[in-house]
Amino acid sequence: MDTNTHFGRIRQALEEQITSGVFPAGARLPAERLLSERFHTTRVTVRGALNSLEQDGIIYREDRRGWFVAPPRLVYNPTKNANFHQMAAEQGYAPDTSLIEAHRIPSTPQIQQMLDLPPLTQVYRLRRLRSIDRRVVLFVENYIRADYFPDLLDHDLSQSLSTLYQERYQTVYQHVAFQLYPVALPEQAASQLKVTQGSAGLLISRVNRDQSNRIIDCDFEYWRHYALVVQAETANRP
Amino acid sequence: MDTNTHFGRIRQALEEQITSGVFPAGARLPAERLLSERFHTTRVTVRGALNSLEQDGIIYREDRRGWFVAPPRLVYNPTKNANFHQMAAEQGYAPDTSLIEAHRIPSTPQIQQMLDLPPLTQVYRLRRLRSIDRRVVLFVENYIRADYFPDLLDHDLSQSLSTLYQERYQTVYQHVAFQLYPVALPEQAASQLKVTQGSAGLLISRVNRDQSNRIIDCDFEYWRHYALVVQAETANRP
DNA sequence: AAGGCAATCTGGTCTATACCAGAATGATGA
DNA sequence: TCATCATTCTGGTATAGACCAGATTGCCTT
Repeated sequence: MDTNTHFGRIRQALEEQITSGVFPAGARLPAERLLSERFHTTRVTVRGALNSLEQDGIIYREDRRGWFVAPPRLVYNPTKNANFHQMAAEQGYAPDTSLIEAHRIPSTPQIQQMLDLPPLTQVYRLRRLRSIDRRVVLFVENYIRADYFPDLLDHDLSQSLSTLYQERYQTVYQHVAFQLYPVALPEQAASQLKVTQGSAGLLISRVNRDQSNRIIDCDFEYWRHYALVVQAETANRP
Repeated sequence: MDTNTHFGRIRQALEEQITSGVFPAGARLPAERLLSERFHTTRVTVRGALNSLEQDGIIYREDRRGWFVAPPRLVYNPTKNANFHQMAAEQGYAPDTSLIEAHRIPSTPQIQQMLDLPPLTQVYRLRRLRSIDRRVVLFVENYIRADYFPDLLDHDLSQSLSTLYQERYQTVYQHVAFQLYPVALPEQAASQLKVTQGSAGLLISRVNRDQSNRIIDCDFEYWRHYALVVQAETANRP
């Protein structure tokens, strides 16, 4: 790290205090105003250093609440169809899902295309917020073919969908097509994740098929960018 | 987008001009000082809006050269072992690789672990810079088992490694384990990619095996975060 | 004990300005 | 013709304030 600039020195000092355990994972950093006094500089410069640490996934912010030390990243393996709860639990985290809304709505052109549906078809839309160790890390929208899952909305939707599919509908995820790309979080995702609109995130969209190779649902997962590392192991097909 | 703030209005105005084609892909935006005059604000605020657009992959910067409109993202599919040149060419880009350095060096503990090598083993280290349409998008370090590829350094290393392996050593990539995570670009990658140290990037590290399931090399790919979308389609294994 | 409200804390946005350092350019001299 | 160097352009870093708005807290009332 470049320690010739004020910026770099602040960054390094904070980084050392974090890795050395002065500020453990989850801890809150001193307020920006306090840091700027300590380092004999201004808030603008301190914020520059904090932003840089945030990009690196070392710290994260909660809108108007403060800066916190980021926990280790969750390992996300899209080739194992692990559900969120199972995945988090296996890695020693305490996962939680809260349902924001669940409706049966007319499908939009975008969703029709992704699910390969004709117009005027109904789908369920779920919006859910997921956390590990009480830290919100993921806002996810699911769009589900209504005709395949009658009365879906009557069940407990804060559990994993794959579990629900399996236990109530004899349906399992068998095949998934996914896309992943870095984005600035859009308004709704940002406010749900309690971060500033426009801050960095990872968008993972998936289209899921069942054991009969029917497309059953798709989702848009907005992750806090520091929250995960994507890992996969694949045999190549010649 | 929130248009109640100066920040938001500038962002939106620029975004419209870009999507409407006033500034086509690859074009350079007006200088920050000029923009701040046009929008009757200060450079600080303009930079806020530019940073936000950058996070979204809509524009990118080159250190002390200016801001440019980002081209469409390259689609990267890790499950098809496409090499960089083939992948870019298939999508209509003009790819290029320049070799920065190539040495035979003693392996480090980290590399020994990744390649499953005993200590005191030699590896080749390649550092290469890759561009599409003359825009630098990827800095990559390869670590290659020296014992499997005698005289590797005598060949043309600005081509794709997989082509070289296949034509000269009767070796093909058969299996790959990869990890992908958002990072702030470290010093060397940032300077090679001509971006500011600490700006957002994507690190993809891979461990590759050949047709006999031997680990043959690993690499660390530092991508400009706006440059790609990762896409894969996988059948799940129950 | 519970609810509501006001003070205070936090980061978010913004103005106005200054100087630094690398990149690009064009004139100049060998 | 070609290398060199000063000028000018660019973004990068920094100072020193200011006000806004959501989150938190604790007191005060009922």
